[in-house]
Amino acid sequence: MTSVLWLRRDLRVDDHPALRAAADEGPVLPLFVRDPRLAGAGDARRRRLEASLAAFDAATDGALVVRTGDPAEVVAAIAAEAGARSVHVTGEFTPYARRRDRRVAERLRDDGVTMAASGTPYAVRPGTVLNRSGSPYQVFTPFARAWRDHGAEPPLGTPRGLRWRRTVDSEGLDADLVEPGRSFGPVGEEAALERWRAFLADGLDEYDELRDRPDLDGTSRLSVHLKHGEIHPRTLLADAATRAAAGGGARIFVTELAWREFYADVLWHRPDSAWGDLRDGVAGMRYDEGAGVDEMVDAWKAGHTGFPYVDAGMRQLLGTGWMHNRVRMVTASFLVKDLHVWWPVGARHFLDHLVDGDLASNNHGWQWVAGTGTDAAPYFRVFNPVTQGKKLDPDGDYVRRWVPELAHLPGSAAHEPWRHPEGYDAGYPVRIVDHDAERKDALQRYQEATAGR
DNA sequence: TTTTGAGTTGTTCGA
DNA sequence: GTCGAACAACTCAAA
Repeated sequence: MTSVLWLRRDLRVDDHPALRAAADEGPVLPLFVRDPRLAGAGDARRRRLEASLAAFDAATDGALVVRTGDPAEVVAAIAAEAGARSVHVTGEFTPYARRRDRRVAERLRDDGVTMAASGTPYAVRPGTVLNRSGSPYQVFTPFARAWRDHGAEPPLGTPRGLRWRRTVDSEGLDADLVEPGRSFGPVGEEAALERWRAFLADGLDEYDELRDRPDLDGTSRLSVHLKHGEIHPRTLLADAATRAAAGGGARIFVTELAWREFYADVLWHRPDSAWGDLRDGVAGMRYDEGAGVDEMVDAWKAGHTGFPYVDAGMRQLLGTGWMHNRVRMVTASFLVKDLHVWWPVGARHFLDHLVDGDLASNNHGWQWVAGTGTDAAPYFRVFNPVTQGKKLDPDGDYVRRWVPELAHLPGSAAHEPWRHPEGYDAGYPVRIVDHDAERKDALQRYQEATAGR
């Protein structure tokens, strides 16, 4: 009997427990529901999703059914149209997804259809790594140790005798969104695997040395593939395990995967931490808001702060839907510590534009910067955008790539146009704040917020 | 139970 | 130019 595979963040065929479960019952009807509630504000983000859907559709010979609407109504309607008695999904763990899935399951139950969840987007299901007293870990390092010891299941492979069935109409894909400006790189399961193989051969061993350099191509660039489930971390861990045991780049890479799992775990235990402070240690912190600040936030978003490294990052985000991780930290620190803006404002902007934007990783990363998250940065740790730029983009290549107004400045001079007579000749904006002064202000505010605690 | 050591990612200042 | 200390206090994990 036909069953429905309701896809969300699992746009692949290989190593897919929910697809296996569906295929065990007979032909599979793959469905993606465009949920208006999740339509991000940014173009790149929506285009990347649409491209991923197109890739899945192509890989399954046009089997994918796409519909728009309230998932409860759409999934129920599709199940009825296809005469399916079961709907298979991969477990989801964000607060909205959990509510949504409960609601959809109830709606289906009313129709006599069962919804079955198999597998998760993680190597280890959120909520399963616990300390000896049965509580979740609050600190990364012990979590990562226990997570590593827990181990991941081996990859599953592609189901045998898989038959796709498209017996209902699809809205089809939005060609306007799929086509223009593929700035986000190759898309789909095959591309993800290709990228991973290339990184295994070429980048993994140097990952510990090169991953912090935004001017180089030292990261895996797998985040967006992981975001859409075009590849599963099980595969990455299985392939990297032997080399990770020996340390070096492979081990650091596995640690980065552990961060992804850790933040998903934290969000599972504390769904309120998606948009609210995980810790109340700086509750009462004085943040700025209103007209004057809005203008500066707009400058931050547009990449017109006058700080080359910050502006390069923000323009890379708008231009490609991606920003190097180290630059995410510095741009985030700038919004929170230099502009004194509440972290969710920045987290929202990132999620709207990042093609790899993941609620748990993004928002807990922001909380780390803001000092409200797990393993929060000490309050006195304020990134200096110029120092960071000169350290991690020593030749200024990254800045010149994204800030054409600074293209005429050689080497690391691009990081400090104010020190060069011709620095502003091409119309680069002057600095919107005095970093030293704002740093002191941020420390002052922190002390106020924590005084007497 | 108590104690102890440790905690992703930094910057500045003064010797 | 280099280097170490200071920048706080707190929570968590584990012995």
